[in-house]
Parts: sequence; C-alpha cells; structure tokens
Amino acid sequence: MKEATESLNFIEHIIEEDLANGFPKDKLCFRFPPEPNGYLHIGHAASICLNFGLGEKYGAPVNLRFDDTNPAKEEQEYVDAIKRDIAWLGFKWANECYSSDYFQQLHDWAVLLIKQGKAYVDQQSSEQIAEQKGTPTSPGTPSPFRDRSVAENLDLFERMKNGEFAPGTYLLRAKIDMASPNMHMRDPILYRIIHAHHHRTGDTWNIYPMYDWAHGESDYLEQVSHSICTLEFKAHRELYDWYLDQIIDPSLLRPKQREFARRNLSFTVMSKRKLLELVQKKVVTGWDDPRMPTISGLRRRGYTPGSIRNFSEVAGISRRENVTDVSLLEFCVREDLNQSATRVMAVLNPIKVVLQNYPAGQTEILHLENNPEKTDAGTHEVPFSRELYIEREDFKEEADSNFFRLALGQEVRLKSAYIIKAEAVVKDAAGNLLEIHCSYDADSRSGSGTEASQRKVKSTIHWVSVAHAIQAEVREYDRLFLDESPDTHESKSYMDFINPNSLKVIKNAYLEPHLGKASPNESYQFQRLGYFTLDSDSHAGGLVFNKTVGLKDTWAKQNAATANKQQTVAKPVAQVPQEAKSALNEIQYLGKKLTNLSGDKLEEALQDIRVQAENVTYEELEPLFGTAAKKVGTRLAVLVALGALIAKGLPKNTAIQTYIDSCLADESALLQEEAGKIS
RNA sequence: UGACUGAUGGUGUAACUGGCAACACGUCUGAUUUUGGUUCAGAAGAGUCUAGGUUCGAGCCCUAGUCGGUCAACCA
Repeated sequence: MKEATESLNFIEHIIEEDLANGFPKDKLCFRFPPEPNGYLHIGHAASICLNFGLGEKYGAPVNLRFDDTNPAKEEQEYVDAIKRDIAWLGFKWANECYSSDYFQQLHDWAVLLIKQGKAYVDQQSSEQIAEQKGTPTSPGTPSPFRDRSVAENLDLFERMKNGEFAPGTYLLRAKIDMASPNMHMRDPILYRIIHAHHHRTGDTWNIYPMYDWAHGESDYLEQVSHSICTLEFKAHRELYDWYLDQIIDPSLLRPKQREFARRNLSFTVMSKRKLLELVQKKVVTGWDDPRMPTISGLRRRGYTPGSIRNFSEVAGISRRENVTDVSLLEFCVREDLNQSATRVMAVLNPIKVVLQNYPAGQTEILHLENNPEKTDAGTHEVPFSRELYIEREDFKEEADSNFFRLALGQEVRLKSAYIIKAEAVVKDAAGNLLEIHCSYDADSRSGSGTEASQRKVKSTIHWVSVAHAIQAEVREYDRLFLDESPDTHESKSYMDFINPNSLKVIKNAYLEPHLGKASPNESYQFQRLGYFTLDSDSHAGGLVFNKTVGLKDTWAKQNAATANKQQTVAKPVAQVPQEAKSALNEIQYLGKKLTNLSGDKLEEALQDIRVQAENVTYEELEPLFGTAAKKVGTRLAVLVALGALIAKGLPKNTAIQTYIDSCLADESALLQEEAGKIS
C-alpha cells in the first residue's frame, strides 16, 4: 500500500478550515443546481464530480436541484436527461429538489421585503431600466417609481401575481443602491411577469423569480452549507448575501457561495447556448452526437462513467482560466478501456489476401485472447480460411527499413493464426491493387508449440476471414473544431472554425463474426485500431460502430514527424541575442543564490558566472549596477561578470568605477574582496 | 478613467504556519511484447508575469506595475 498524502483543492481547504473553526461536520450539505434548459456537458461533470465528490468525502448529502425559474426555456425533457446523465455517472442525490417548490415561500418573502420598504414595483420599459442602470464605470439613476408607497407596491405586486398585467409591463425590484460599483446591486429585479406554462407548476404563477432571488434562498431552505458555482457568479455573491441577510434566521445555517473556474476543453465549445446552436444548425445530429462534449454524446461515443470521473479528478479545479487538453480526456478512456475492452479483429480499409497453399473450402476455428490484461478473461473463436481481408495500410510492395508489416518477400504473423509471406500481387488494368497472393507456414499456428510457431517475425497484423466476416458501418470522429479554443477569438466566431471532416463514415468495414453478438453497453478494442462501441443507430442486420478513441499510435506519429521535417526548412530565430539574454538571466539567478553558498559551491557558482559573462555585453550588464544594496548576491554576480569583461579588455568608465567603489564600501566582505581584485 | 478576480514546465493541477518547486498528461530514449497497444526503466522541459522591498532564506509576505478574465439579459 502506498501512502498517498492527497493534496486538497481550494474548496476542500475552505471546508477544512470551516471544520477547524467549529463548523459541525454533520451540517455539511452540497447541491448541484442545473437549469433544465439543455443537456449536461463535460464542464458540468466537473461541478457534478466536485459536489458529489465532496458529499462522498465528508459523508454529506448532495441535493440535485433544478433551477427552474424560467418556464420560457425549461422543459421536462431536460430534467429527465439530466437525471439520466448524473445517474449514469454513478452519483446518487440525497433529494430531488426544484426551485419551483419554493415559489410560494419566495413570494411571501418578497411581500415581506415590500413591507419593509426594500422592494418596489417598477413599470418602465426594459430600455428605460437599462438606461438608468448606468455602466460599470458610471453610477445609475433611480427609477421614478422607486418611492412608491408600500400599499401601492403591495397592490401592484398582488395584481402582477394574479395575472392582471401583460409581460414586460411591471417588475418587482429590490431597493438597494443605484450607485453601487457592483452592477448587480443596482436595484436588481426580483420578479418578472411571464405567461408561460411551467413544466411543473403549470399555470399557477404569472410571476417568476429571477436567479439571484431564487438561488441563495433555495440554498438556505435546503440548508446547503457550501454553494459552489462557477466564477462568473463571483459578482453575484454580494447580492446573494444581501438577499440572505433579509430573511435569515440566525439559528439556522447560513449558506455560503464559493466560486471555481469552469472547465474548458480544447477543440470544443462548452456553453449550452453554443452547443444548442450546433444542434439547431445541424452541424451535429443532436445533443448526443458522439462529437459533442455532452455527457450523452460522450456516452454514445463509448466513454465510460469511470473515465469521465477520473478525468475530473485528474484535471482538478482551481480559480484560474484554463483550457484542458483533450488528450487528457482521451488518456482517461484508454486507461479505463484497456482494462475492460474485449479484443476483437476488424478491418476498416480492406484488401484481399489469398493464401495460395491453403486448401480452398477449408475453415479452421482459432482462438483469440479476449483481454491480455486479464488472464482469466478467456478466449473466443475466430474462423480462418484461404481468403482474408487485411488493412491496406498493412501492405506495401516494397518496404523501407522501418516498415515492419507485410511486403513482397516479407513475413508477418496473422494475429493468433499463421505466419504468411507475400509472394505476388494482382492488379487491374489501371494498376490498382486487387489482391495479394501469399503463402502460409502451416507449422506456425499460434499456440501450437511447434518450433515454427515460436519464430519471431517483425510484426503481427490483424485480419478477418472473407467468407465469415460481418459487414458493418463504422463511424470515426475527429475534433469538432479546428482551433484549440474556438470561442476566444475576437474577430471570429467559433462557427468559423468548424472542422468539415469531423465525421468519417466507413460503410463496408469487415468484422469478425464474434461481433454479431456485440452488446450496446460494451466496449471493444478493434485490435491495433482503437476502442469501438455499438451505436444506437444499429439494427438487426445493420451494425453501426462508433470509434471512441484510437490506440496510441507511435508509428503514425513517426511518419508525421518525418514528413514534417522534410517540409520545415530552418528556424528563423535569431539565436545570438537569445543566448546573451539567457546568459544574463543565468547570472542573475546564480547571483540570487550566492549568499546561501560557501566554500567549493560558492567558488563553483562564481566560476559559472565568469563563464556566462562570456556571452554578456556591457550594455546588458550596466542596468544591473542599480541593484539595491541589500541584494548582495546579485551585486556580487554583476561584479564578477564585470570583472570578467574587464579582464577581456573592457575600458573602465565612470559608471563602472562608481559601481566598483560602491562595492568596496559595502559591508559584505565578499563584495569588498571581489571589488578589490578589479579596482 | 471603475469594481472584482487571476497569473507556477507545452497542458492541467500541487507545494500545510516562508525552507532543495511536486504529480499527471504530453514529448523523447531504451527494454519487454504474437496489438508500432499495454507494461517497465529512464530523460528533457518551469527558478513560479515584471521591478523593487522584508528575510539567513520568498512561488508563498509587502509596494508598484504588466498581462488575462468577469461585470451594464424582464437568462441561469
């Protein structure tokens, strides 16, 4: 067992501190509060894993709360999808809550605010209100309706609630501070009139609370201890606290909001609005398109819950902007699938191989290991015959020294079968390769134990028997966008970066017959190709597989690298100044440490400085003469470097002499000594 | 010309009250391998945005700057 001193993230530090300050552990409570207006994505997974992870870590309840305060946007469909996704990730919520459950309480508290003179009904247009709001750099001006009487406010609010007014005509606003530097404090809206059918409360309400009014109070009603949200809500915190102040019962727990940075993934976008646009403009086939960063998309693509949870764990959280490389996510699935995926053989780009010395009409049943990572995973049967398919990429008529696969006159092993040698090719009139004629070594069958079966050949390739293969459709996916962070460009929209080739459909891939029994919940490793899973478009007689992720392919990388090398000419970088700059940096760095050194180490460092001084000019060094007297180390380093330059023939000017004199006068014996050497 | 917030290898995160900047991905070697996968062994890569200051000692504390993000929806 290894002793892992696990490091805490900053939220955990906050909780630990609260606990240390006497906050009772059994009062800890968290929540995940999605708005049911879209599907969950990998960014939400960060929040889900954080909140539910905290719940697991501290044995605290975690509520799933649907923030359903805007019936114009929300639908039951989304509620269901969100629940499905969270459950699929493997988390259990303590309570299923809805902001709409608190509509009555929220309304009553609003009435209380009115009675206290802290809220008023406004009846201006949204343009007028926006106008009065001011800007971040200039204060707002009060609404002319700000000082309505309590009685009138009460009456108007009641009539808003009863549906007497049209949407947009009246609003309930909190009376806070129109000059606050925080825009959210400039008389924020509590309620607006919406005449829409709510997916849960139906037509009961004509007024709906805004996010700010509903969120903190909901946290309070559920007695959530730590309300964790993303950074863009940071500015809302002041309002969150103000609202709480109005209604809080000091004997109850007061929730606190803390913010973390949302997770961005490279080569994709991560906001519901943008993902929705991809769906609506049919860039993708739906929210669960396997190219989407949604949980449902990743699921359909073949990602496992474990891989996503692990990704969230490994990527961590913090408070700074980030773009996490997709390669980390891909690593996480590979790591997971490598342990669990059944190995099978499939040929995506087939070329026919005919074994000239293998009896026509004969079929052999061979055995393929299910999973080399698990010795007890067993084997499955795979038929072998005279005519086979192999990948086109696995054959070259003439091989160069680093091509290990099949070539004329060259041997390879067919995985779990025989060693074959390419003897001849058959081409059509246009010179296109039609089939490869090979001979097979009948004694070389895998596992037969014969001497021939033990022979080492340069490589092993996968294959399927032509007569037994299942034809299927295979979909390969590439990144959805061509830019690493498509939505961070000022002059261009993320839609400009869409990768036109993000989907590649292979209509006639050939699979080994074992895949006829493929289960939609299982992942397979198509040997040497990657991980694949059955798509929901599959039907009897028409299998469709999605490529989840490829295997690490050092061969492809090698090829790409050599191809690139041939294209790139030379580095246009001016190297001399760069070296000189780093030499100066090096001297400064060495200097910083000097005062901590003594004896041989000091001497060594001084020598290093003299060496570095070779690459430094006087012009670069001079600015450092101004180094504070306190920084003895740096001054010493500068002095030594200067000494080296003087030794090379640099004439002493007044600046140099002044510097040397100041060193001679310094308290430091070392500095005096070195200065003495060159004065 | 505002308020708030952040800055640590290519990327993402660590570094408890100041004490040799760590882990993972990625990259590169080598070994093993009937998957150019896996596994194993190793390497390179940051002196912590800049300039000062405090300190025996600063990624961490102080000062001033620089650069990035957020904030003016009857969205959340």
